[in-house]
Amino acid sequence: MDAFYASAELLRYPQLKGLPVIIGGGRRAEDEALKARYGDRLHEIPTEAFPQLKDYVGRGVITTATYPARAFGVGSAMGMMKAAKLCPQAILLPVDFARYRHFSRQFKAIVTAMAPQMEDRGVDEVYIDFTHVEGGQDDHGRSLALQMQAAIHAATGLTCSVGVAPNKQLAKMASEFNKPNGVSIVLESDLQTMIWPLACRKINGVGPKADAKLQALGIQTLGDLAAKELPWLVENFGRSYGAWLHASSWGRDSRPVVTESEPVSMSRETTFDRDLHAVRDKAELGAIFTELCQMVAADLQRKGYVGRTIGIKLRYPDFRIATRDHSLPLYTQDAAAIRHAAGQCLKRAPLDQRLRLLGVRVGGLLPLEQALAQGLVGDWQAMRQAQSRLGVAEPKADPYTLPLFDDLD
DNA sequence: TCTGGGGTCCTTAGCCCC
DNA sequence: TCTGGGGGCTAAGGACCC
Repeated sequence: MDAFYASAELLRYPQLKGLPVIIGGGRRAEDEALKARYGDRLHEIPTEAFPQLKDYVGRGVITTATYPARAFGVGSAMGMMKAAKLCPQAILLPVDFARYRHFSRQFKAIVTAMAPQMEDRGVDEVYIDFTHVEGGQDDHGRSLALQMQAAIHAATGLTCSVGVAPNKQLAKMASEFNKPNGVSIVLESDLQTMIWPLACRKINGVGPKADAKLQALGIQTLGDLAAKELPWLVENFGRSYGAWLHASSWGRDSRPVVTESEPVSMSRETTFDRDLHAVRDKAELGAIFTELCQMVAADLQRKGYVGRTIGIKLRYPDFRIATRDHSLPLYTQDAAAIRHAAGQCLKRAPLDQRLRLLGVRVGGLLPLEQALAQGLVGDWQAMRQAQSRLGVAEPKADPYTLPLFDDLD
């Protein structure tokens, strides 16, 4: 469901249909003010009352854009400031994840009602196994795909594009053929005519790095890739990735549709309005750090998970990233325990430069009940009380890794 | 005034242990 | 005793995706 967010916003503000609209940024205030002023008559808000991209100040990127906006050359992941130059008159709407999650749930409920074998790939994307669905093979799946589109549109007002193919890799490529509201069928026999002319970048799993390397080796299309021998690809891309590239170019993908999965990690991160210095902005950083830990802890508690690998992520002004992590002997979802372990990680990270972003992650997740049943959850509060009672001091940080945000410990 | 946030998976390297 | 695999685990980085 490409441009899912944009479609959802156009349902709320139909007067913006046909106009360039950008979803992104973080400024909710203007949006809330408009909603407060017009109440439930949002469709009556005059277009000139909406904030415009040229008035945006900040460091955000575009989440999505309507097709009229894309005509100006703006699109997902582009910096807002750059987009403002290309299309200053574009109307700017804030991201409203709660609204998109609502539509996402509706969309997935309709899909699973019609075809229970569904793999969740994010808010606006799923893989569906048509194999055992009644009528799923009629007209190579087109009939069922059209029924699903109609049902989704009737319930949500949203459009979506569908690709039907023998496997997930081909289906993903097929879904791109007919946006935003089409159905495309790709059969095994269509490989040479429909898949091989495509750029390698169209494979789900070939990003900018792999694409640049492929191009440097003279490989532009999937046909070029398919023409290469497997040993040559393995030599140039490694055993795993080389073999995967070869299989993908030949339309081979044996991954099943996975209907259930457990999360592996949860994280919270934030890019600062301005780059912060570990010494000069220590108080501010410390407060943000603690808040990130509290947010991750709240996420874990709300979703019923504990984790034992606590990590931090730093991004410097030059966009280099440093991560540090530490595995605890027992699992936790306690904000103070996370804050403490993350603080220890921070002491091992280079803090001689300003920071652009700070993040906190908890990995090695286990469902809380499972960890409790196995006696793997640490009583962090009791441990802290014991430590303070016994007067156990934290080890002093060495002066070369200072400064730290430890004022809040 | 470039470049978000929340994820997954893979690779490499060091270490321990068998 | 020495050497040579491994497998498992942790840590760090990186590519990629929505």
